[in-house]
Amino acid sequence: MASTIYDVAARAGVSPATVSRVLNGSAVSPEKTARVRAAVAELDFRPSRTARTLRRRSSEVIALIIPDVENTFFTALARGVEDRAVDAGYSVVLCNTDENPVKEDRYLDIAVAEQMAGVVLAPASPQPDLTPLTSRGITVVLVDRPVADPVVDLVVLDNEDAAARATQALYDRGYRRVACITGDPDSPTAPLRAAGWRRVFCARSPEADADRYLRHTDYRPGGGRAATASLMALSEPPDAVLTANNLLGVGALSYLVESGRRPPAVGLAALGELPFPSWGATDVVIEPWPGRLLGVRAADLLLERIRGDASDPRTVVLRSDVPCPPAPVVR
Amino acid sequence: MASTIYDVAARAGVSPATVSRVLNGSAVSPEKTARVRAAVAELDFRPSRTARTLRRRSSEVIALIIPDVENTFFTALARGVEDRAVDAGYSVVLCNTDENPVKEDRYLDIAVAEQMAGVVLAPASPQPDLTPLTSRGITVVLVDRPVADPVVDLVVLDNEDAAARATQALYDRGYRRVACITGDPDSPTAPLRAAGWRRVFCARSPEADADRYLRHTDYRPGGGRAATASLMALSEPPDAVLTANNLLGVGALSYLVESGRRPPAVGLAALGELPFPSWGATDVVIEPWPGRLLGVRAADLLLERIRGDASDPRTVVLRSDVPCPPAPVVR
DNA sequence: TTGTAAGCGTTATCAT
DNA sequence: ATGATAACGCTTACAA
Repeated sequence: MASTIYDVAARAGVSPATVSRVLNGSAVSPEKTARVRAAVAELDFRPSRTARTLRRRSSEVIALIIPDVENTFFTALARGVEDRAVDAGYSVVLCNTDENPVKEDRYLDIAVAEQMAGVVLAPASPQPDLTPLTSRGITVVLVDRPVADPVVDLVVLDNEDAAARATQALYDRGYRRVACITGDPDSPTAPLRAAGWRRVFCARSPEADADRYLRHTDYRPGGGRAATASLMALSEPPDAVLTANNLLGVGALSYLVESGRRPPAVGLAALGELPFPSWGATDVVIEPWPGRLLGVRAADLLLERIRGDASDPRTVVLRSDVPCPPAPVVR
Repeated sequence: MASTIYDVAARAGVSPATVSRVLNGSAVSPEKTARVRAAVAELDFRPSRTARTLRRRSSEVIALIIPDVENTFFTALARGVEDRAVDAGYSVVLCNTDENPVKEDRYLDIAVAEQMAGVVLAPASPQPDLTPLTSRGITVVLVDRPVADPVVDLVVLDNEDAAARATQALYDRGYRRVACITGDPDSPTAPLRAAGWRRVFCARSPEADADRYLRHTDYRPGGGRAATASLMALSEPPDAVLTANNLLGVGALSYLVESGRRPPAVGLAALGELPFPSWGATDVVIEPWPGRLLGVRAADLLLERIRGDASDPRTVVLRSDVPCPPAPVVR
């Protein structure tokens, strides 16, 4: 059933090379082109990408490896990558590591074994080993999470700036003391977000001790809830809270609502959209956290590299408030 | 940099065939096996899956094509498929169609071109054309959405039964008139769910006209909200509502809460977990909607077929209340 | 412009 | 148990 370019060639009365040329857009006479196309249609011929990959030593597939498919930030990122990659003729496969470095390694191995053209990696590991990929010519771009000494391109949001702006927004609404709940100190982003908050806090609440108004916890609702409770139990509690990601915001909101301090009674700002529905929250300051933008930029960078750009590794820091190119319409 | 089995063979002082045998677990003498393994390690050799796929005419990759990566039901399904497939030595790539038949077709094409071992498809199209796959020996299993005349295996949940049970649960809690909000009539599942509801409604509220208490809308929160409002505006409004999926439940809940009829004042049941957090809802009857189970069963079926089972296509209808095998621990 | 033929890196057949 | 060798289906020099 499965036909090859030899079958097509025979049917069209040309050589296999000519069939290949038609398929790949090289110069072939109109009449032979037509004969080949007809034969392709009659046989319902689909070229084997496997053979092409073997011969070309690189496939047209890009792996996007993310830690959590259920997080809307990463699915938005996936959309961004996919839109750009598909436009450029690549397909994207999505791999979910579940924040597990073992699974991450497995997917990196697969990328090598399948000779993929490139990998966009939102690392679960603090220092992923990329040499098996780079030494084999597989382009890698890191996204979302800064790593210490990236040997490849890196695209991140400006964590510090975003946190500072969200904090500022709360002060601008008239709150006097804005606390901060951020991620674990060993997470790559938590200290950056805390630093942005601290800068504004020290300027606007110079009388207070910043460390008393800062909490570290895991980036999940439970942590946000507990940290909010602990902040509200202070002798001089804050009158507003910045949560350094969306899930922390959910936890903080749940505590505030249940303890009768629903915003704006106590101010709340979050980095990233809260999952729908969040107790019908309207008075929460949302700092956009544009996953799609990140994906688009990462894909663009990856494609440039694949096309041969060999300049030094770049680190791109995106501000979270710039607009993102729209999604293309499919066909 | 990239080495081949010839390099390994030379280094180990054996033939390429022997290297291949070691890699694939055929019988090779212990000493040669050791030499080959050593050479593999020294060269950091990774066999080319591309070449293997070309030679074997089938890869070890399974495509999972779903309409919405942002829906937790489908991500749960993905987990189920992945767990089983990875156990069996396959990798899974996730493809998101966005409910768009054009994108669906594109991914089906890719599955052919990459000679994938199999496809698990949750169809966006009412009648996906599978012949390009089946005619080339690519196994396909459909999941979640029944299609009219499946020529391949199909795994679905028992929509009617689940709706009936959830409705029953509301009556058992003492409600007297349970309305139903389901999906668009042309969706493959909405009429089934409505039928389950109707069976119980007619038995328990024989005095009422079922059609007055049934609403069709799209499976999204906005639709659920509007439909709930319309039901509550009836001269004899229902005292409870069954929503035929989780997002309709969110919409219904938002309307009830805001109009001061938060459950249990008005009863509410939903098929599937409500997205977290849903206004701290506790008094909502949740009928489980086990995506992971569906994925596990679909993958098992697919793997059986790939291993050569050629019996007639089967349709498996799963009850939504049976337990699901647990997720494996990674390594 | 077109055809011939040599790979790409495996696996599998057939000897030995 | 091991080795030589012919595919697998395509791309691409190189020739014509």
